Amino acid sequence: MRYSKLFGKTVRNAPKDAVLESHKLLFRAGFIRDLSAGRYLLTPLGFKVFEKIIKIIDEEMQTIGGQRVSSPTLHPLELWQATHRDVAFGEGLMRVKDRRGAWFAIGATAEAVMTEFVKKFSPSWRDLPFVIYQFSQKFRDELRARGGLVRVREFLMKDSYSFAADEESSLKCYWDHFHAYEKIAERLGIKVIPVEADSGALGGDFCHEFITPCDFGEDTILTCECGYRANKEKAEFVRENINLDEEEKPLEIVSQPEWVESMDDNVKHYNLPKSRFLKNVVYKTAKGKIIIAVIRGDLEVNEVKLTKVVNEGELIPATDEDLIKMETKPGWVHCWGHQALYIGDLSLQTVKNFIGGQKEKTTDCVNVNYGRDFTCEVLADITEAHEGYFCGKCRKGKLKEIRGIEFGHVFKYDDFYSKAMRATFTDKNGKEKFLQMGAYGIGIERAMAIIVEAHRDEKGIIWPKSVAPYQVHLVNLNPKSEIRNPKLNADEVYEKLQASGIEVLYDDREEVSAGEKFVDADLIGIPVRLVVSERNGDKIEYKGRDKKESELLDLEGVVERLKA
RNA sequence: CGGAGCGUAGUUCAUCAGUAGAACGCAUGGUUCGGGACCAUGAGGCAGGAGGUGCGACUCCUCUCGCUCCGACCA
Repeated sequence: MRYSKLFGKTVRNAPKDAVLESHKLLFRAGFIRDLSAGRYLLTPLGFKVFEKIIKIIDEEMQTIGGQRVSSPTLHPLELWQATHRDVAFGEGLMRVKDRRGAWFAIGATAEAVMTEFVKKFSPSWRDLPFVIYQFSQKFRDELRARGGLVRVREFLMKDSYSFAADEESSLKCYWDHFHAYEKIAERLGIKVIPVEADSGALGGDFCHEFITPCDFGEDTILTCECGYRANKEKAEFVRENINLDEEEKPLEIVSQPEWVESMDDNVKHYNLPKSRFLKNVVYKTAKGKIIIAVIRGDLEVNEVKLTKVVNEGELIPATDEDLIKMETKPGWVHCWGHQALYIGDLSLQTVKNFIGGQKEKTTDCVNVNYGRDFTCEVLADITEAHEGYFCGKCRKGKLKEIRGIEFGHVFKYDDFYSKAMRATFTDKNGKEKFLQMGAYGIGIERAMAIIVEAHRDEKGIIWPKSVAPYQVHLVNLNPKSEIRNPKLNADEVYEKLQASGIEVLYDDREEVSAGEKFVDADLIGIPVRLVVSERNGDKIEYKGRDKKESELLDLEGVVERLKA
């Protein structure tokens, strides 16, 4: 490709709002432009990288026996409703209506569609297991797009789905994907840490995220020396006993000044640590049902964990108006007695003689004991894990926090979808059984951002060979006349390299200074730069983008080096 | 959804009540010619949109749309 004809060009300034380096560099180097929040245009350069990423993923999917298919973007909404995924996704799932008034979900993921797909062939045990996958545009109305290509509202996703007869072969599909994802990350030149995670709105019971460490990442994972690695939304930890050796004292209502409302007020008033107090956090479901999470005062409720326990779709923090409707107000919520679903955290069992739980104008309770004085409908792990807590697995090591970006996600569903959608196969004995499923996804745009985050310097991008838009960036410093460099014609070098099967970006621009060409080459980040100039005579200057030194080679030497 | 902020030339930003300016980019001519070079000339803007207050609005006010950041917070 001649640079002079390439659509898109480099610019000096990145958008003022860009925060992530990947965003700035991809913009400045002319790979992407934004169309609206979270929706990006890809230039020919950007699309080249895109295609290479797709090809690598495609190859690895083929290696584990995946079969590529295609499916529509608009899904009949009933397919989503069958598993209540429409509720779980909430506003994140976009919808449209056709002229007949039929509602469609705009594909945010495709489990239901693929399950429906498989049903149409009445599978037998002989057909199982199998993996089908696709690359398709996904639409998610994220609360907030961010970080350039890191979180977008519309993106290309490789999503695959496995269908198996039993747990064992379903697990094999799962681990096949697990290892394929590690291989893909390696080929893309990025480091990933597989962590246990929550399956969120997608449902299912078991999953791993592949996280790339990055200070600006939006995911937080917790790791332990024992090897335990989990997303913050999943991480299990040990709740230390606070005072279980203390004797249970009789429940007492004591006077308390009106100003004592927040946890900090309590600490100030009683001069006791936060862990001795009861804390209530109020949420509501989309339908308006009030959920009260009761937790030890020093801990924080994790909304994802809570959402999963409640299992009634998205939870919204209650507003002051909601509290007024409950005839209470901030700081005055009771641990019992409200018209609400009470969910307690396991930490309620680590303290004797809690303080709080029934704040009134000038009184509150002390010596409140879980089980004796109140109980919640459900007692579960709804606490957010933090650095420094003891690991839930080995119970010895302390958890450490790392920030990162989610590169891919693998889910095992068992019969979550197949049961709800009555997707069955016939076993050896002619009996109908539910298909065991798994689903696996990688976002292509995000992968591109992660690669750039990992491969760059102050001058620009340094593409790994495997995904570089071109293999070499040929710079002609004397384009105007062959007279200036009679010994070597850059146009001919360009032709010959291409004839050798090498992908070349050829900077043939006239009227552009050498400096500008070098700056552009560094910014664009093609792994090898070749310079043809008068100074180099009949030799070609060969320089790796990540190297400081260059060397002079003849054309054969260059081709040999590139083919190696 | 809440909070903060921003919408002026293709881009980054000035102007902050008196009829719009720079840099980069773009076009043309010339000089340069191995690390975003220089000179000259030129094209390009109903100041996001609607309404209001002023003799007068990019500037102040209201609404609206769009964009960015923070929070999603413990009651």
